[in-house]
Amino acid sequence: MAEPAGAAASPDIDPDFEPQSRPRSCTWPLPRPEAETGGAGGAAEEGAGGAAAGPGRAEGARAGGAAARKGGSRRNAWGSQSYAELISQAIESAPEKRLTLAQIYEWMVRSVPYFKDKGDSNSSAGWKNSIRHNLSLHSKFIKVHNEATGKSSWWMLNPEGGKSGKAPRRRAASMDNSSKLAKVRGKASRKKPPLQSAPESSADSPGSQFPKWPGSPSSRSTEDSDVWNTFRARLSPILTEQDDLHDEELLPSLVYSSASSNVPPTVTEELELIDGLNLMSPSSSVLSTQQSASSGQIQRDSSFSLQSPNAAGQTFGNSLFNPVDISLQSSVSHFSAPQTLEALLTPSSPPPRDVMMTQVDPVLPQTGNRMSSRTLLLLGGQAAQSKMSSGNPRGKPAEQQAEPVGASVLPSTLPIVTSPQNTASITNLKAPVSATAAQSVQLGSPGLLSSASPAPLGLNQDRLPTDLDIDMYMENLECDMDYIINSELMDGGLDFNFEPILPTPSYPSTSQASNHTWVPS
DNA sequence: GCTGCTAAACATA
DNA sequence: TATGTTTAGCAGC
Repeated sequence: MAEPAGAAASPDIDPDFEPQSRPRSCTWPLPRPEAETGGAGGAAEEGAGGAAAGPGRAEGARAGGAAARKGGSRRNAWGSQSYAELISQAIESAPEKRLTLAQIYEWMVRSVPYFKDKGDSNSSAGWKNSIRHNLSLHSKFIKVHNEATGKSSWWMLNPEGGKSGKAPRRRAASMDNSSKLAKVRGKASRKKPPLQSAPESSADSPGSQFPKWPGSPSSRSTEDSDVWNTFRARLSPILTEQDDLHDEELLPSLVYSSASSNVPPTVTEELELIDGLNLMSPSSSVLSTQQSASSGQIQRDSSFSLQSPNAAGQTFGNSLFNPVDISLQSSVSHFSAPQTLEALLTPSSPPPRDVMMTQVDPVLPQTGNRMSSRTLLLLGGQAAQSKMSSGNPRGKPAEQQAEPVGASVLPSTLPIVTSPQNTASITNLKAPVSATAAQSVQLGSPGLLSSASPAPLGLNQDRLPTDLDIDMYMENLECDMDYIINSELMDGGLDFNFEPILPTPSYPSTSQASNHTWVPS
């Protein structure tokens, strides 16, 4: 299971450790059981006697662990470290500070004498279960989608340290409130009610439509709606406050998720729209860059793969906006490509939100970790669309949903594009917009841009210098924003008719609008 | 009561 | 089957 990637990591773990020659202190910076050094090497033996999947149950393990502990500071058969600590060490020992579950297993077997002879399937069930349990339980561990192997996720240490590294969510009793946020980090409960036939989930049928993101609307069960509401309630008005997203592991989790290209387009789209971190929809980019709206073929924007989990993991804060920058790239291409208008007119083409996103995005690199009120405004609209998206009859295949989303979310905006004068209007908008967007790309993440597929950028790249003056860029931005708002809204061009959700059309001028749109379906 | 370990049920790919 | 998540019971502190 340890694919190449895994193998890559292991060498680093392995070389350092020599179970035989190095009883137990091995490489890890453990608070080693100095007390009972004697037990050090003996951990294996005595451990073998009792713990883990040992005699029966916890009692057995207890017995083993307790017995071991009596010798000194050892709490477990393998030493004084908890599973969580061992896992942490395993991860830290990896060159990239991340390991797959299998690699963690491997590390345990290699590095912890006690587990050395417990690698086989029979005797490993118990402790492996505990490993998994701990990984899921502790917020100090974050799961990063592993697109490289396409299988097991990477497990990393929470850059925020998982705080004290203590378990954030405890038993059911303490799960009520405190765990809600913890759940939000992407581990929202997926548990189904015992006999819930889940009509919704059947409607959801492809219910697994958003399998990778437990917190996604479609994946949450009704009983999670409160959590979800809370989440959304927080996000909607707080989209501008990235800081808030930092609590728990929400941020890194989302970042990782965004960075993942394995997430189905619609998932990514919804996820990113919701979390407000990445306003870009891969599907949109696909359509725009490849002009394959009809084919529906999903071609991952190559730029997405640029943000490896690792990269993201090392720049949690800043990389947050990389996806946005990347998305801009697509948006830019969307506008710069001659045929893109055609794409816009195509029912299956990405909704005009790209326009908005393009307007929004440039702010991001400029504002650093904070979005302007304008961004908020636009995000509100974005959120609305997101909501609409999630409000669509679930259970529709992603391919299908992607299309209606665009068509139904902003039913009145598309016509704008189609009408001659509005087309002209849009056309007028396109130039500055694409320029600013492109600039933002440049400003936001030149590295990404340069390494991203240049093809889609084509026109803009030819037109734009590689490094633009930020002031100029901002001026354009301000100008465009006003222009857009004034011209489009004042002459009634934009009719944000959120009919499906909002009985009364409302202009998404503030977070209020976005709040409305977060109404759970 | 908190923490940690273990087992197990359940879900998903 | 592997991976993840969650719940529950138990024991030590």
